[in-house]
Amino acid sequence: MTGTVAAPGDDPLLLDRQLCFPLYAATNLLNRLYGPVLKPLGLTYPQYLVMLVLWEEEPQTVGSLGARLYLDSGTLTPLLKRMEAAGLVSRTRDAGDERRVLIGLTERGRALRADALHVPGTIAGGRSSEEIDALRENVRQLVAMLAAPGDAD
Amino acid sequence: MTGTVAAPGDDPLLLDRQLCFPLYAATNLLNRLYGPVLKPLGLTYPQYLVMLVLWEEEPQTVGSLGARLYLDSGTLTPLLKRMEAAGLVSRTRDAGDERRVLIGLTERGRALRADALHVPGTIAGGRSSEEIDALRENVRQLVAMLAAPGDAD
DNA sequence: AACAGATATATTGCACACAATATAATCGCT
DNA sequence: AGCGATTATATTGTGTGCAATATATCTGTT
Repeated sequence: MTGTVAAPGDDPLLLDRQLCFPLYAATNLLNRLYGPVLKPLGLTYPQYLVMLVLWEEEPQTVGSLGARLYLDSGTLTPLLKRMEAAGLVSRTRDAGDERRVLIGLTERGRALRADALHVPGTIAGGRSSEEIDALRENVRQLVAMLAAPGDAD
Repeated sequence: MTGTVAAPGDDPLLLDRQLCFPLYAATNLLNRLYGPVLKPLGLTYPQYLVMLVLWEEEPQTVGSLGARLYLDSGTLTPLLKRMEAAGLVSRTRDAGDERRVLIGLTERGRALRADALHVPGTIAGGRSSEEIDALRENVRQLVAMLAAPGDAD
């Protein structure tokens, strides 16, 4: 008497009841938003994130970049090779531990920082910083939730 | 006296100051979380989203699926062809408007719903529903922000 | 009826993202 | 010193995502 499959209020499979769909949609929109802003810099969004990490500290291993960005070598290795080909980073084996690859910035990579300074402001547009701070904090909580081990054991 | 490039409190390029990085990281973690749960069903996460939409209403055009999921034909066409090859959906030209392609469910696609009922609970694990509701609402606000036209004009 | 513009989907090319696996170097234990 | 286990990165294969473009169909106007 309530419908084909379940009472609407109880149906766990409604798109609008999913926790993760808004997250998924927001990230796709995000990429579309950053794309045109980063294109003049010759960066994609994940490449921009790598640059942010390297502008903070350099050099770093592939593994430490991955730990910071939650990415593994399967994603980072080809990405870093493209950035090396673009002349933004250097990749050299660590002489002290030949398993490691040290990622450093080239002069061009360091200089690009000045061109990137406007990016956060451009993306934020005219939004209030309180609103942005609140949203950031909430999304960060979600990251902590999803990153927690023993999630769905 | 404050650092190489900017006073830490003012630097807009610190990774931890980015609004969008937690979102990006959360979505990657999300995919890793859903992957093993959906694999027994033969679905990827975006394919699961398509199924959620079709289980609500069917058939739908490629365009209406895309409007709901914020995806375009460049993403959906190959995805739907894979789902057709897997025997989950049907793709037929709309007789009334030959530009359109109607996506419907096969019997197997309809039957899969029963196997998917446990997915939301499995993903949620033991989390409180209040916490999840709050996070969902906040992420939805962010979607609205990012989807707003004239964002960074 | 014809035609310009709009609409709906498909195709191409590029760049992620991840699971699974492979390879090479280092470490720990004896 | 030798050797199995661990660690760090690379490779392979599949599946998205998106911009740009192409193709086919439809709509409104004349």
